[in-house]
Amino acid sequence: MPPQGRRRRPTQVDIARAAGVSQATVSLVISGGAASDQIAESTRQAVLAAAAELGYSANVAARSLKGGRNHLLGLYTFEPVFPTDQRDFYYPFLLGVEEETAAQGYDLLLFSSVTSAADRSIYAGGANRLKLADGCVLLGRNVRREELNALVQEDFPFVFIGRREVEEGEVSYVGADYVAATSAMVAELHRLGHERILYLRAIEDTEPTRDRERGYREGLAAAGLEVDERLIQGLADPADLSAEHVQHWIGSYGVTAILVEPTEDNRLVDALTAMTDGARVRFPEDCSIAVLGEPPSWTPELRDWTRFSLPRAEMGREAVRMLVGLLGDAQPTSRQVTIPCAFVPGDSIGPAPRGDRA
Amino acid sequence: MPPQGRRRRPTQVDIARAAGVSQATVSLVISGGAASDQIAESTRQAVLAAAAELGYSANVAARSLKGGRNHLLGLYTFEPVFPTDQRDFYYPFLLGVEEETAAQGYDLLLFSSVTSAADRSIYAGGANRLKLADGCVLLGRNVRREELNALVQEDFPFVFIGRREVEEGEVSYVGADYVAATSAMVAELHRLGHERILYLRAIEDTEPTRDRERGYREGLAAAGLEVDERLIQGLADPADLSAEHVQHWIGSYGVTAILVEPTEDNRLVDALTAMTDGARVRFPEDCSIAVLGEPPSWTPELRDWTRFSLPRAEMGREAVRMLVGLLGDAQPTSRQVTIPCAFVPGDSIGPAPRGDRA
DNA sequence: CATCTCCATTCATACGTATTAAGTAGCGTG
DNA sequence: CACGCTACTTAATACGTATGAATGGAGATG
Repeated sequence: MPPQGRRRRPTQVDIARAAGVSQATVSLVISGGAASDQIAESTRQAVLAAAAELGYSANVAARSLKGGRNHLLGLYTFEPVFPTDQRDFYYPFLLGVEEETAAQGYDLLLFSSVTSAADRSIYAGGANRLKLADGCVLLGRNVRREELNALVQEDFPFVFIGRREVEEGEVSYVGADYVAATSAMVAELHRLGHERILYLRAIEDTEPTRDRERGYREGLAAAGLEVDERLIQGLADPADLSAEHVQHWIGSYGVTAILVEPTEDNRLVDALTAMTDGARVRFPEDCSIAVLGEPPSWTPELRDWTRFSLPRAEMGREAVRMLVGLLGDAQPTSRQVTIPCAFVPGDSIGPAPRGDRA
Repeated sequence: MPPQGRRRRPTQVDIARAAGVSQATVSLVISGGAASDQIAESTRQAVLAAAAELGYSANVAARSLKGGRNHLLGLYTFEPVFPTDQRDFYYPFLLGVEEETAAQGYDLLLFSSVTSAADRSIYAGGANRLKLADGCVLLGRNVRREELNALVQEDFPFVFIGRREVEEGEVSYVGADYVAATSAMVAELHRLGHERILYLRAIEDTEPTRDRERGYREGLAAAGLEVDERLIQGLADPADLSAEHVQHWIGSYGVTAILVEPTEDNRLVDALTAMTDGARVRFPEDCSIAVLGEPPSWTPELRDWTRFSLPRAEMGREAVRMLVGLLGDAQPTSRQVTIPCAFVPGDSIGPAPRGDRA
């Protein structure tokens, strides 16, 4: 029973009836398929006229049901969305993804229901909702490994923004080149005379952190410096980056420069700002400091910390291009791309103090 | 012929086969329809297990073709997305929409393909893509009237953010109360002694502009002032709001205060900033000025112009709540809500200069 | 034991479109 | 006139799901 009040929209059958032809003919005229040029001009006109008359518009659902693809790309973020600063961090990725999705003629499906659900799982409800889309762009730091694994196994087409690894199989990703960027940062510090460089890393052992650590080690090696394992420290809470601790590191380890891995919220920036305001340690006079990445919203009134920045929008765009490529392939194979980061000189590093080894 | 390399997505038939039941049973278990509680627990478990095993997920197209719900809400913006400042204006709406969509357990479908297409039409390709979603939130200033009309006629469930009218039928919307806000602004100026208030309105005759004009007229009436039609002027280009023109208005019409309707890009802010920098006219000493709304990105370093601001995120959330409400109704009727704007005092209005009538 | 009720499941069908193979003219040719 | 050929058109089917009607079986009732 069709809903009473709600007028049914005209279908090809209606047009066919009005034009005195069959539904198949209507389909041929409207969608202009292969056999479309076989249609007599008079018939075509009649059909088009009837279509215009009745105000026909094709039913997408039926169309994509028939075709298998529905021209949807998904975007799923392994992160809670409500902290606004975190949102600000991911927003540029979203911009890039959306822009390129549009350019490719797809629509974008944001999996917010999953994101907000209590268990935050792709497989919530027994089904993999991601598959609503033809393919999917994934994002976020604290990935669920099992789910990622499962996705790879099912060979659902997806691209991760950020390098990700998985037990078996290969993940397609568009990653930032943290290794090179961190290594370059070490080189720059060494050029300024620093030899005791503290690296404050995240506690969790995720790919971005591993890449930075590798860059740190490679940078030291390239500079001909030994790695002092005591100078690699886990930073549980960004607030621990306090003037007291910095003074301690300088005093006890002879540290002259600090590399710190940023968080995706504003806590690191808050800690840095607090230190600057406190003025008990001066940067870069007492100690150089650089951020291994870029916090969410870098507004002009903040101090211009030395750092490197990710081309976040570009990564988003590239991820979509890659995904569309995967969808086009008959035999898709995983793809990996790393994009270089941009060094931002800033004003928080300077020459190493002389005689610090004394 | 199914694509060779790519494994075909499992359907309910596949699950049925695996679990040794019929497709209908699978449908009942998965989508939990009316007869869903009739299903034996053992069967349900078997089906769910098989679904998880095969990585099943429902086919959106098929589901919406059948008329079922697919728990998707759409968001369509009648605006080009690429100017970033314009994006910034619409972003808070998007935030609100997304947050509430998630809270309601829906996913959000961004119709970017349509937005970016050359002809920028909902009905591009002869199909109404919006119907992929259960319902849709619409947004944007330069609406295509015919399309809005068509949507209403087809009575597709949607909610507009911003008051919109249509020839026949009623549009559901969540609008800002421009009438009251503008009227209040006039009242405030009158309280400060202003009687010659220039209203610079947009050229196009859209609802937001009409509402502001109505607020302007009502505000004057409430203050016991006559409306001088010469004081209502169309502002074709925000750049026309220049020091020269302001001086002209002061000199020729005895204007002591200006109300200006903002654009959704940064052009008005640029014009205001240019005037401030030029310093040929001082605000509010020479002339009071207030903005009837709020430009996209209001960063702290900008001057604190007197204005009123829209609760954009809240409007987005309310639109989604309304839409979900519409979807729940058996016989949906249109709903309209207006949300008050917040007066931001700022520093660009002041007492009217004395003796200006002389 | 025949009949009835109730429950769990299945059958059959419809949704609107695209496509392929099959059909029907019309018409010239041998 | 039988034949094939071209030029159109249509019948039939599949896509994956939801759902009302139908089925079968178990148990209760008379």
